[in-house]
Amino acid sequence: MAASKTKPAAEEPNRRADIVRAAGRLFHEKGYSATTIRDIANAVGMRSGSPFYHFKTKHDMLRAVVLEGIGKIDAAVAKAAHSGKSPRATFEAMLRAHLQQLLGEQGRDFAAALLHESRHLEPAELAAVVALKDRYETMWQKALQDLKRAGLIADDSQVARLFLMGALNWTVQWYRPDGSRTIAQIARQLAGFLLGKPQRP
Amino acid sequence: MAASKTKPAAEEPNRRADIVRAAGRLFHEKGYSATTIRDIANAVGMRSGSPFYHFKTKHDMLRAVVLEGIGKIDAAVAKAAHSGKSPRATFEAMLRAHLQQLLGEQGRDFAAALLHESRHLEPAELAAVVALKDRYETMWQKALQDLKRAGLIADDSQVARLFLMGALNWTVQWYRPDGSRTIAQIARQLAGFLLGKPQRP
DNA sequence: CCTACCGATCGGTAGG
DNA sequence: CCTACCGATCGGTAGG
Repeated sequence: MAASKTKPAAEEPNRRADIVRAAGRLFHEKGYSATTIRDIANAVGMRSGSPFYHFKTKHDMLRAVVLEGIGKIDAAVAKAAHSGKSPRATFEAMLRAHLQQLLGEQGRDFAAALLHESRHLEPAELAAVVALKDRYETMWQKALQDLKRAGLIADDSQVARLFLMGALNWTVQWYRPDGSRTIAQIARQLAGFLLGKPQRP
Repeated sequence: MAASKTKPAAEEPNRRADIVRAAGRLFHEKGYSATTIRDIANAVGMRSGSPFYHFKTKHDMLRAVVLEGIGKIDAAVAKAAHSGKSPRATFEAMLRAHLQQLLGEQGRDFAAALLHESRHLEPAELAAVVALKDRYETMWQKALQDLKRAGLIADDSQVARLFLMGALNWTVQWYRPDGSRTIAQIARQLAGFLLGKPQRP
């Protein structure tokens, strides 16, 4: 990961990470194809040729952004999945974790790029991302199984999981940070929408 | 294909419509920014400058594609909404109509471009599209109201509608025409997922 | 990480 | 709708 040559004391600005962050934001806002190297360089205060000191190609930047996106989501949801709560509480915690990455300031650009720009990766890169995505979605499939076993849901099929992923990922299209609903509220409402109101709060 | 100049009797090929169709397919496959005028010209058997005889700019092509997309979906779902069946049957017919436009050969490119490329429109064009989209989604809000009145669903809020739109529109990401599920089956399964199994088939 | 640059390609146009 | 073309911009590189 780190490409430092001389190891500076403590406050070394990590320029590579800066580029990934700026690229993520721009890929999210304008799309991969409409974002230029000059846009990215500009955003981090470099000249147009300099990002290539950190990345060989524009595609490599996209790959870094997308991998960062799926890594963050996977870690956050995996943690929620193993919190040892009831099936319903675990599920709601997973919803919250996913939405937090998708909509929160920390991860939204990476997540949005993952969802909408992955297709611009080259086939081999895309295959690697798809493999990670499949592993991620397996976590959700298991969560649905647990809910069904607990009698909280009737359908735990793969298509049901895809409906769920749709409801979740579509929030990117309409959520506004300054809107009237918090991320936690949205997670709770989705849980209620899918499972009905909890019997005992 | 045919490049006739003189006006043929009845079978005049509508070149403008050809361009819109080709543009829709390419915008869907590669995205707006990654699609070139030369791609589009090529797809309809023209030279690179000729599409500009039919459209002033590339943006105008995108606008035509997106308007075609929302026009088709709106018409199809409006027809299903007024079929005079029971709330549940009407709702399922609306799901089917929406998915048919989204996933079927006739409309998928237009619909996908509408969902994913609209943001490349200029502000004024985008505002017009958003207005049409709002009108469209109002139909769904009413459908949810009817379902709630009929006791088939607990939550008919705006967020519930957005969850529904997410589940629907996300199908674009995973549906395969040669897969094991038909469009009608997906519509039925989504109805069951949201409303539970019907009491009397 | 900058300067200076290159070949390729892009959206669009003039004139027929 | 084609031919011929243009200015702008793009991803990327050489050499420091």
